[in-house]
Amino acid sequence: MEPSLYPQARQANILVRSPLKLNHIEARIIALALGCIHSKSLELPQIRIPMKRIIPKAKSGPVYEQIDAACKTLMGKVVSIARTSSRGKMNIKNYGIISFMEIDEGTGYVTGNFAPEIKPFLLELASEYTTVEIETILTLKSAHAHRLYWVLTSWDDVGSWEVEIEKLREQMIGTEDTSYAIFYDFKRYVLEPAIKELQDIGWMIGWEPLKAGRKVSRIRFTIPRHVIAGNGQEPASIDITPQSRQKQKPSDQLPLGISAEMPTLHQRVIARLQKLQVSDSQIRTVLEHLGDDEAHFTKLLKSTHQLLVSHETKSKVFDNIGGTTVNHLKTEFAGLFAKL
DNA sequence: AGCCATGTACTACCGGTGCA
DNA sequence: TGCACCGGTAGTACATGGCT
Repeated sequence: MEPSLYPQARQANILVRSPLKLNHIEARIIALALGCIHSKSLELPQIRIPMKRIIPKAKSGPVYEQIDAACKTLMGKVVSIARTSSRGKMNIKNYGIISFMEIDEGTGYVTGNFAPEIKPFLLELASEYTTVEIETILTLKSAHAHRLYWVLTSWDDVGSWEVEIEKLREQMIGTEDTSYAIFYDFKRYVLEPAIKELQDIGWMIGWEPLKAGRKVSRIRFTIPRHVIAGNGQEPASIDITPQSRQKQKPSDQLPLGISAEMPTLHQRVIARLQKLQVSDSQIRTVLEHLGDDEAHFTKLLKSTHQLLVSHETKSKVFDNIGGTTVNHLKTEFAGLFAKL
């Protein structure tokens, strides 16, 4: 059977929070590889990723060589997971992530296997795990933003996170890398650009430096909760799949076809409208009107972004945010005026 | 098509300044 | 005095365009 790419990727929090340095391409490969795993799967599946999903726009550069180099590096990547026993003794286990990778320029696919030892951190995750939307993470342009996205998502159920500078630096750029030893450089070249990227996609992360004397020793993040549709958490799932997709086989995760970015965009639109307190019947009407037009989904997400930010940060008080949203949609999508 | 020169963007570091 | 902050700069990678 043809392996699928699912819209969400999961891994255990302990793995997410382990120090790991990845470049941008490696981070994309890992996210897409995790997307090959179904949430209910009992065995690690084969990794099978279209090369065009790793580097979507064929730049003039050598795509094949870039992916090849990233695959080779990934096979050598080790995550160190440190645990302290009840007797206070430290135990460090080093795990490889990927055991095999193959790039076939003919089929245009990268295939491979996860290292078997990593299985407990990727499968049968009952608790203490992090789920991200692959489409969202693939929009991030820098490797630092990828890492921060994973790490902060692992804390978003708590709402805030305080971390020592050195620990954060290790989580974002690894333990062996000695660069960005100066806090201000770490801040201006790593932290601030990464946070800005997350804010640009609508996740309004806040952060403040905490000083010990004059030195910034820790950082406190305030982390608005993600809404990931279909993972059993809010928002409640409602069946408002456009008719053209209703024949799709139901499952916990909708398989993402190679070209099918729609299900996730579709889910994001539902989540967005639910956040803005639009009623289910109105959401159905909107979705029926939008049909399968990806440009319309994107337009809706972009045009309601500021509304959501104002609402969530309470920078503007809305008597009826749902009504405001509906009125906004009527002006953005002329055809909705008579329907809503 | 392949090579080369040039421009641009990014990374990483250094040294000076001002503040507590 | 030690720190954050800031501007400058060297090194590197990549993109672009002209030439053969």
